[in-house]
Amino acid sequence: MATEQKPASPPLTERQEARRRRILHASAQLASRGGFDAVQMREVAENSQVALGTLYRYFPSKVHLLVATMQDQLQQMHETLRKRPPAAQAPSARVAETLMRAFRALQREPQLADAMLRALTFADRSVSPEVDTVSRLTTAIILDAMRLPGPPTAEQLSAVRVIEHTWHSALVTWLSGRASIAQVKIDIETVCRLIDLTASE
Amino acid sequence: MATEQKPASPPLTERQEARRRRILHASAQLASRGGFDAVQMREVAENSQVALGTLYRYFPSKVHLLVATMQDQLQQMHETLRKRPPAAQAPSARVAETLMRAFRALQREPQLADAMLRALTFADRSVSPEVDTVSRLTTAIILDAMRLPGPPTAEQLSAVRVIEHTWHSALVTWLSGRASIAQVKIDIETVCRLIDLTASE
DNA sequence: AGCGAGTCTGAAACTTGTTCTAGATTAGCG
DNA sequence: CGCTAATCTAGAACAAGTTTCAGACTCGCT
Repeated sequence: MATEQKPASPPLTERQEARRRRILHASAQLASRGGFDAVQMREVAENSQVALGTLYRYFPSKVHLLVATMQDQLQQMHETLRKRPPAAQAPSARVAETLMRAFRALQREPQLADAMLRALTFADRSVSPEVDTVSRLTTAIILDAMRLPGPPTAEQLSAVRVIEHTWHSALVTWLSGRASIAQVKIDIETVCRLIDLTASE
Repeated sequence: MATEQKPASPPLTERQEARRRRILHASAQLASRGGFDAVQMREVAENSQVALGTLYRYFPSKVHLLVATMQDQLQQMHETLRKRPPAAQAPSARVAETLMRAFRALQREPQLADAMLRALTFADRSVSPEVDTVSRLTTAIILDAMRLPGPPTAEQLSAVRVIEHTWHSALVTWLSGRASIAQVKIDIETVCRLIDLTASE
């Protein structure tokens, strides 16, 4: 299995790659300040020194842009986790530890988290491929944390799916102020018990 | 415990109550047709024979309106379920049956479901009270399905929270075309196993 | 160096959510 | 009934996402 790669339609030139980075950087920066609403397309264009039309050529909508931003952040998180993998004994505990670590990272940039997650859950069918990429990245992170000896069973994949659902939804309730940090922790720990369930059967 | 009731700030006159109903009806109707995007505030106002400013007096934003629409629909679902409660033996199976029944109802109006769920997950802090009401309604429906002998334990409440997370998120992935109906069914059944876990400990 | 296709820019226009305003209407009350 | 405050209406105005367009620029190629 090769390292994850996009279809990579036409390979971008260097300047294009640079533009893309500037855009993503500006997006993340504005998001960090004021969350979803603060990421205004005109301002992203200005801050990344790109015309509005160009911005839209690179990212066909605000949601596309923010989902791409999330991909970026997740990728980094994945790297970080690879370097310092979770230490707990049980697979379920390792997954919980991993997610709590990610959660703590998000707490440091709650506005950025807001922007990315709102975009992710608001995305419609036109963003499905990109959202799917985020989903696959998340799955990869969780499976890494489980450190299975072999390929995951169907049951384990189901458990992972449910964990992802809970993860996303719990974050949303936290971001909208309807759940405390402690509550999210409990939810994560609760859902991770599903993993133990699949191990024993 | 009395039947659920809002703070009911100033009691509405009859005509005001009628206006509110017309608005909610127009909202649901437009949503059924074209989903979230088709619910346009100007059109809702027109179809419910109310000025735009009045619409905004009743519902301070599009998201408020759609979340209120969801409250309405959930209320009805709750009634329906009361009349024909789930028949399965195990509590977890009853919950799964209930959610699958609700899911089938949503499948009949996928566009309406889209509008309501997108609004629900997109809602920011200003809509928290209303979203919370939806959450409490959902919790009530699930607890009803469990038919516990006494009040739920903390553990059981956690399981219910996780079920709700999964329920919402699974619906979102279905609506955005990233998961099949069968997949949602599996996810629901998977997460419902958490209930069995809390029963035995 | 010069050409053609594709890309980028700057600016205006369009759409839809939201706010504002001035004037009618209505509800509740003496 | 007649008054007053609150509510409602019609419509303009504003904000931000998205689209469009004419002209300038860049890239890959010969």
